Amino acid sequence: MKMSGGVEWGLHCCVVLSGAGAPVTAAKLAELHDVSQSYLAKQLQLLSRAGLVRSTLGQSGGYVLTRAANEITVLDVVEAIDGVQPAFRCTEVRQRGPMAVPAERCDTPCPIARTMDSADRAWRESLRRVTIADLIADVNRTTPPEILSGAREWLRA
Amino acid sequence: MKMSGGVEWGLHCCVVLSGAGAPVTAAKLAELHDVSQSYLAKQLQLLSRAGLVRSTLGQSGGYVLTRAANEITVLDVVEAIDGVQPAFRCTEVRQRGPMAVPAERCDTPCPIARTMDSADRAWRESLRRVTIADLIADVNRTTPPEILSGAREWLRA
DNA sequence: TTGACTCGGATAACTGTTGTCCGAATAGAA
DNA sequence: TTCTATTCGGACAACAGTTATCCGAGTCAA
Repeated sequence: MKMSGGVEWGLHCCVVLSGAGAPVTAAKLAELHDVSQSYLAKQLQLLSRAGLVRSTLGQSGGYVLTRAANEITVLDVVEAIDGVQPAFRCTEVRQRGPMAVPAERCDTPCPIARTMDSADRAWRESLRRVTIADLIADVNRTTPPEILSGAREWLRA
Repeated sequence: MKMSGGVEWGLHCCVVLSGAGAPVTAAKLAELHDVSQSYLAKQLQLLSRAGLVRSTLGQSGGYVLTRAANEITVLDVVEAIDGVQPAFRCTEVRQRGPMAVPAERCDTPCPIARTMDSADRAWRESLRRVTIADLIADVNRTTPPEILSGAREWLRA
């Protein structure tokens, strides 16, 4: 089981976008993080479709967050990029084979599916509790100040 | 993000194995669940490597659980088949690009990684709380009795 | 001793993710 | 108003991991 690597990039981008007042292009975000520009563009597209960022075209265009950082949860970003489908999907094996349970007797979901659903909800709930603002606060606390100001300056240029 | 489909099969097999007193072959388990025999064998191999089941060779051989059903958690099966690696893997993007943070200043994990780790722990904890015995109890409660006894009989034959 | 049956690891097909490219649309400058 | 440089957006390949399969080594029962 592996989550899309784009989630990490998307979160980093949200953190950066929140700090920059002006639109930031995909090219700049890619260079700052030293990742493939073309592929990062794809992730930004997904964020855009999900309504987390808004893109402005033309010169001096780029991406901007649509909401305040404390209004965007980590789960929002994860679901935008990695999708909302749970990792486990019940294939109803109990309805197959020589000892199949007839469909009309399967009104309640299989206990295995229930267990997985419950764990999935716990996971999402945990991600929902953390916002981009929380990440920023942590970054500001643990990153050397000269790098923070340097990055701000680098974005402006 | 998608978990291996073999997890579902593995859990069903554990439930069945717990009910059968004698070893059950991979072929019978595959037929009962109407899934590919060759591929199910692979999942059973993984369970065997993890020490959850023991295989006996030769005639009247097959698979048996090594522990009582209430001593095997759903997490045990998930980790045996799907692996123990967390879904998110931090690639340390903060150490890359023109504004890279030097490695010696990165003693604490990145806040994004911490958030993901926390969610992953919540997920695993949720799966750890449910045992095969719990699944069996639920199956016994929700499955028509004639099918339960029928399956037991079918396994014996 | 025989023999048939079992699991185990090595080997292909396939789906989904990763990565790349070029065209459509736009905002600003002339 | 026209033009141009620059932007994002969706369509197009390469790769990896999962899914599926086979045959050989080992083992127990007869």
